[in-house]
Amino acid sequence: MAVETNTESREKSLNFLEEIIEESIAKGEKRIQTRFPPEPNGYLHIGHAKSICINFGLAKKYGGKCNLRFDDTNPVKEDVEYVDSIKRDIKWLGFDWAIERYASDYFDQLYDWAVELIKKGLAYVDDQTQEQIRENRGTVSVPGTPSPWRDRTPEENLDLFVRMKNGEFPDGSKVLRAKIDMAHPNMLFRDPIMYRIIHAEHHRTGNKWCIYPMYDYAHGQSDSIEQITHSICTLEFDVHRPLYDWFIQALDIFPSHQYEFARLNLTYTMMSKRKLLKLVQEGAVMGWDDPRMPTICALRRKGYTPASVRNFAEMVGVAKRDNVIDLGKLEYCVREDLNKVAERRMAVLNPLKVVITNYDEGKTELFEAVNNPENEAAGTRKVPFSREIYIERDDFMENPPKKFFRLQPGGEVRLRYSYLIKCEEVVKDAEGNIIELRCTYDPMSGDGSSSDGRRVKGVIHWVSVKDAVEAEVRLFNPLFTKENPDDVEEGQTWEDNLNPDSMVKVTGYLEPSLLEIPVGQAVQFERVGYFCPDTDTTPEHPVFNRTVTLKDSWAKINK
RNA sequence: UGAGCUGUGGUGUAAUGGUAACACAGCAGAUUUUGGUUCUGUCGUUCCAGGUUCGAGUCCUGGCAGCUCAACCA
Repeated sequence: MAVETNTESREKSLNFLEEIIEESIAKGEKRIQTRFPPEPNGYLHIGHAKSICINFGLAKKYGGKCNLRFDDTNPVKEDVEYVDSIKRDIKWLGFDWAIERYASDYFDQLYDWAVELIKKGLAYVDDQTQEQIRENRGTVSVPGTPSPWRDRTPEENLDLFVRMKNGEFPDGSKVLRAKIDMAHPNMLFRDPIMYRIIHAEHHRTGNKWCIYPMYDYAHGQSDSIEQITHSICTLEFDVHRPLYDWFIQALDIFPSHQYEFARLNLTYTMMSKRKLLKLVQEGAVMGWDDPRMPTICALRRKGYTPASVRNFAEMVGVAKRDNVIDLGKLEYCVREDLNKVAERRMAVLNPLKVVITNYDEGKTELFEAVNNPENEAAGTRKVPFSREIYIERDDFMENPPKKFFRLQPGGEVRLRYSYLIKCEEVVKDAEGNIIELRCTYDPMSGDGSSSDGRRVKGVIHWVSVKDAVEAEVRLFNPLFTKENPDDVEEGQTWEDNLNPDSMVKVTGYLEPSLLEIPVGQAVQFERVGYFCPDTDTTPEHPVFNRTVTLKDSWAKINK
């Protein structure tokens, strides 16, 4: 008799975008085409990483393609600095685009289409001031009032629009508007602006144009030109979708369709480009790639791996509900990856000197240490041991609480990869501060055993004083003190929630082999956390960043 | 309060009319030369009120709550 088993792996459930794509494939769609459309006006952050993973991931999963398109319709905000960084970040994440395009590549086509809409009587040139346009738009509960210029003839509109393009009018004096419905319940339909006059140099088209299309007039058509089948964006654009469809229908061009998902939010940080830019400009951080920033380049500099970020994007899922992801989940993802791939080293960040009184002065031994217990292929290395070593101050307590396994007066611990030592004497300065420990070692214990078979619970890391390499170590903490940085008291701003201890610099004493680690590659400082050499590092002045701490269940018990 | 979107543990995401599941976090324990890793156990949830149905997180009706939209930003 056949016994039904549940062991076969259950098919992973689809997210709503995958369902939409599978439905369209079922209806006969032969080709899946997505696109990632950043505006080059800032650096990409972890929220963009989610979008990148979705757009490129969906294309890959369904055998389609994903374009990279820069939404560069506003020359005063955009710069090549940003396009370069965006391309670098996407590649670092492990994705490659089918083709690279710019909305500005389509300026001619967009202009021709605008002329077409004018001729159809669907667009007009408005001479109202910005203030008048705003006032006449009405509000969510009050209909707008039509512009006095709304009924110009197509001939007159065409003449004016051509002259706008030719630079006859100053910035702000005229706009081209779609003629839809000034009383429409969707505010976006109250004669949306298609073109505005901006006499500014564009990073790609130079001074060819002085009129630039608005997002709503450019985005859908750009998708259409590239024959995007699934135009995926974040939720706040959902009210734009009817307008997106309106232009495509009015122009009778390839019908791309827009779908929206909820953007990513993370506790203790923020994704607002405007606010991040402010932090950079005001020097609150070292730059866009300051490891405290939520940007992709910052995560890279901090020691995050592309796989960990991709896995994070996968783990948070895709849906339409507003969400705030616990920062701990991102940290879980790096730890999970780094645990497998990062080599282990020893480093002491808050040193306490230990003199091993029964060990020969001037003698050095090399102990073999495993590079990565999770990966035997990573091999081993030699770590120098001598009479004077540094241990972590936290690994000694004169009056320890219960369950403290580390060093204490008269107590014994294992030095990782090395001997058992016993604390014989605590040396203090005039103020009573502990400045040194005097210990003895068990000469029979170097191979992991002990002279009489006794077992010792505590294992601590250490570094030989005379062999230690000094380095600046930067300990990063959340950028903000509140889960939601925008949660402010009366009279305060989000900047008052900046964490004054978001970066703590200390001097670390490192095992010498740490000097060989390349910039950006994370290693585990055993029992402490994951760290990588910073871009500021030099042979004379090594600098390490803390990527993330190790989980620390003792810290919890001890609290 | 006009329109649109969304409501499932502490946080995310599933369940597509049929036992509310998975991950993170938390708690307890086992293993461990990292108080790491790994393993085991455990906690706890369908916004509310009606209705349809043998059966509702899912369908219907009505509420309530949150978010988005009134830039010549994207």
